[in-house]
Amino acid sequence: MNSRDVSAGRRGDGELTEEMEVFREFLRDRGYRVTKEREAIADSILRNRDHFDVDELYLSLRSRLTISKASIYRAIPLLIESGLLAEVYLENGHMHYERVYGREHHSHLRCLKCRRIFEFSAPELAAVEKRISRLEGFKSEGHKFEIWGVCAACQAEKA
Amino acid sequence: MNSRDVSAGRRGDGELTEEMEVFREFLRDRGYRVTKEREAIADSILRNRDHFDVDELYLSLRSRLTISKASIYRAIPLLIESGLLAEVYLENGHMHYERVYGREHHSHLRCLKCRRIFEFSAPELAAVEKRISRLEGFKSEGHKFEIWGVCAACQAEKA
DNA sequence: GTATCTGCAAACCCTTTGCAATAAG
DNA sequence: CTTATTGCAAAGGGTTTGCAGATAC
Repeated sequence: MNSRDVSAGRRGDGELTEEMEVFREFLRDRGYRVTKEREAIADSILRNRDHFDVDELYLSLRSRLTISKASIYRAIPLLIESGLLAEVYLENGHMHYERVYGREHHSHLRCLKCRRIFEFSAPELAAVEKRISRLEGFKSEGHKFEIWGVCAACQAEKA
Repeated sequence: MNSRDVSAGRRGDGELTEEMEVFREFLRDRGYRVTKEREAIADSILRNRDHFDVDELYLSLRSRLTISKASIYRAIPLLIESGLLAEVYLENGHMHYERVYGREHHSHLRCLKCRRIFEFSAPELAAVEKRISRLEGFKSEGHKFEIWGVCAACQAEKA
């Protein structure tokens, strides 16, 4: 298998100055304030697993400091606009996010049995985005591609 | 522009016996009952605009008969399983659906300015689905592709 | 110093669910 | 007849919001 089960991805404790600076600059440019809450949220996103939901983020932050979910919900649009974060999919009635800054653009395979998400890259997709946009006179800003089905491991299991 | 603004699509008053029969058979096969509520919901979906949300469907049905939203919410999974309906996107905190039975598979362009959705077909996508699935040992059952940006009309408008 | 941001709790809103009455098979 | 389905109203659950106090700049 060439794709990656994203539930595994997690970063070490190295420096994240570059990414954090991107976020701080974004805030300053907009006239927003650089608060310790916003920095803690950004830091957590940059360090933690690639895919997560608000609750996971909240619990992870809560183990280190006092923060409210409201602040997380209010920070998410900023993180998305700054290019650090993206919505990836809705599951069980709530949104799941992924860190995007500094990562290669990729798409997702969703297993309907075990619910796991796998990532893959398909260069053709950028070409489709470009071709269709040109054809339609559309100024494109991004795309999303998802395949659903049954993963190799789940197929192997005896029913 | 080759794509279609789906807010326009609407069907006439012709016969829908084939599609309705597909749904009735689906219900019977599963041991579910063919009720007048389920038929009215399916009929409305088959006749109305291609894209809609639960409220639009509810109001459209309510103008002709007495029905509860609960019945609509309970019918939706059946309509999806039967192949008449698909979830297309989440907007303003609620799901939007589209009729799929008898329609060619297509993808969506979403204009971030006017919020309109346009449809297009890109045959390469089926090839990507197939290629990646083979590569990953995945048994695929479908895919979704979306491009977002600014449509031609909105670009033309002076800022 | 002043406007933004935070935490809290309440409000929101879409969706789901329990229940008694109704209707399909 | 028997059991699934319906309508209603209440509950659920993720997300948003009003407000008073705290804090960035």
